[in-house]
Amino acid sequence: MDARNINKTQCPYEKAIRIIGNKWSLLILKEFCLSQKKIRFNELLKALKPISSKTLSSKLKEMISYEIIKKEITSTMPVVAFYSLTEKGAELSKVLDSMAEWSSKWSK
Amino acid sequence: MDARNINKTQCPYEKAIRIIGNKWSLLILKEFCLSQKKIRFNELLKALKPISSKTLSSKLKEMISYEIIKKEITSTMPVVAFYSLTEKGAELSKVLDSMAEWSSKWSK
DNA sequence: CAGAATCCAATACGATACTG
DNA sequence: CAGTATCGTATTGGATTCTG
Repeated sequence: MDARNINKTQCPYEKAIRIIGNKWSLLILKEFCLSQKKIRFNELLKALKPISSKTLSSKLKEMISYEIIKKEITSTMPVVAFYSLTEKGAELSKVLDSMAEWSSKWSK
Repeated sequence: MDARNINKTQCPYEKAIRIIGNKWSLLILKEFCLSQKKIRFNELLKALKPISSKTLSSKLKEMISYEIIKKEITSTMPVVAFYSLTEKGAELSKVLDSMAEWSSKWSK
């Protein structure tokens, strides 16, 4: 049920669940959907606290490999990097929004 | 970021992510959304293979505590139990469907 | 600044066996 | 049938330190 087996299912539900069906991917996605702009590594680190740099780093790589997020390096000395949603990633805002709508409706 | 801290955030995105933002909850939900009927424990076990009975059992309890799923026992000798979505849980089909729609569109 | 490396703790999860 | 109990493994992820 890990990433390497992602192509073993044809079910679109399972595919999506395997890609974004975990806490950190969804929380990272939420930051991008709400801010609607490019975000730097350390900004994400703060916004998502208590995430560790190790977790953030590996999650971003994973999401880049799924082409949900893209990375741009705008300077190398010092290093300045920006992360943002791809078109594919931006369309996940529908998923996030329906989640938020649901919990708004049902939270007591 | 665990279930006990669920009330520490007002953000509806985070609330929803904490409740359903994990692999098994979403996969269990998928089974109910697609079948649209009451399902028995052992049926879920087969459908969700390779889930273990321990994991399924604890996930179902968790989802019942969130009032996403309800349980009915229709006989006690032998024990016959059925699980199904509550109204609150049924409304998560929108989330699942938008996930499936997304992955259908973007899978190569 | 943006990460990688290392180490360690916590949790999730599966296999198997057992029970009312 | 519908679980629970126990055990062991695997994965997740935090804290800290370090680097180009």
